[in-house]
Amino acid sequence: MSAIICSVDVVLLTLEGGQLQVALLEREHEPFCGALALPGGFIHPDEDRDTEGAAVRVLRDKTGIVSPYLEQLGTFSGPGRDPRGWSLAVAYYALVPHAVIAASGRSEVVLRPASEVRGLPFDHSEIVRMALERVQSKSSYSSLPVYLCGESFTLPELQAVYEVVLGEPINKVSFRRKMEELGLLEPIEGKMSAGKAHRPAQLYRLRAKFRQKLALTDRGLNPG
Amino acid sequence: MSAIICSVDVVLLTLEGGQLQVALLEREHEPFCGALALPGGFIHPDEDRDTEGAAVRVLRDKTGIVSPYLEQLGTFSGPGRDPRGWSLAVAYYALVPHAVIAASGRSEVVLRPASEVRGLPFDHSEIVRMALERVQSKSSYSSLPVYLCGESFTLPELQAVYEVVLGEPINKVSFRRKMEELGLLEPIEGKMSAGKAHRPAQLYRLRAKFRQKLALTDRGLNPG
DNA sequence: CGACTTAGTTGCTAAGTGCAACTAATAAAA
DNA sequence: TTTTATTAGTTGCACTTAGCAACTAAGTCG
Repeated sequence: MSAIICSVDVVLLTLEGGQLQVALLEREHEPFCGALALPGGFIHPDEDRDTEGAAVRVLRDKTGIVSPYLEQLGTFSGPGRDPRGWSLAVAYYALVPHAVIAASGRSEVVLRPASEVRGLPFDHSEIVRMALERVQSKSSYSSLPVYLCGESFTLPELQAVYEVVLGEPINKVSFRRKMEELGLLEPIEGKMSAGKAHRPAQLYRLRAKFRQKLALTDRGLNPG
Repeated sequence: MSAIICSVDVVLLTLEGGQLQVALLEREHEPFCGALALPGGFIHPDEDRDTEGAAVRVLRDKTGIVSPYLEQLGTFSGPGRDPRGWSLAVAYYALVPHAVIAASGRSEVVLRPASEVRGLPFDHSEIVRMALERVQSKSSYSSLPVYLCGESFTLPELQAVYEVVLGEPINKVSFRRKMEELGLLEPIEGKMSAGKAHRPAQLYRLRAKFRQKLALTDRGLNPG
């Protein structure tokens, strides 16, 4: 019985240029040296408390980012996905505001429109596709897209984020009602102003109890 | 870097005695020899096309059952869950009618109320808990519970299954409306009669296009 | 100061969900 | 044979929720 190659891969998503983008890195080793791929790496049993720990470590080491939202996507396996042999990769996905990636100062990180990536090594293209599907699906009934915004944001901004993720326009009052009843947001006293030539909007932030918390379960942040 | 122990575990659920039951087996080897645990086993890279293939094999070999519904639940890992060392288990869950288990003829298979299992070896108790959560969550917007029924069933029977899984009563007309609009079921010409002292109910079955098919994706069987 | 633009609210309409009361069909009891 | 009990299935109505359009509010710019 030959050994199984165990690794983790992370689909780091962000919003830029009006679309969801996935963070890719040029591979520094064989196989597929030089190709763009998801940040990933072997599990280190000596170091990692579990696969999520491995994902956190890999993401931090390769991109300098610690994402407040990180959730297991699924496990991909088989003899064909890695030329080195039968392999198993536990995939995670993370959502961060674009500013976090910019602030990481890692110029190696390359962003590509997530819905258009093709031809990635291993089965990374499929992993990205599945992450997109998951994000879209969860966004339709949860507050997931909040993690794509920064610390504070206005409701119209947040609505625009939802519309990009879901790929369809949302009714303004329905959106406000839904956000109201979910009760995840709290208004901040300051207002939006910065150079906009019109009425400023109320700033909101995620309530403390929902902030800074890794997704502990599948349904982590979905109240109700 | 020590090797990682890679295995699969299957949460096989069925309905009996008015509640969801999980299939357990007495372990034949150390660790935890003699204890009741989920059917599970090592991944065989020579034999398995992927972890799902491993789960199908393990379930077939240990219980004699091939479940039409089998979906990946998640991956559990860490240094502490198996006394032999850092381990990783890809968990799957399956739903079958009770008759399938009875017909398998494997008397080793023990059923226990799924919501009450405690103290299983490894982290199997948590895996069961998570499977229950997933089944409950998916049942609220999909046709999952159909797999707990046999080939054919009446709507009142199916409704009772939903009520057990969801743990709450469902309005009769709402349920019928929902089933209607999902369009997964087709009526069979025969009727329910067998000894019941009242009006017989229409028999239904899952439409051919939804039958006999493994869950290929996370959203496998959820139209809409 | 008035035009323009975006934020946020109000009121109506349409659609969906749940309840209760009805009819339908069968077997057992009278 | 008629009545009764019991469950299957339908119909109509009330209530709740989602979406649309038109309104008011608050800022900048010319």
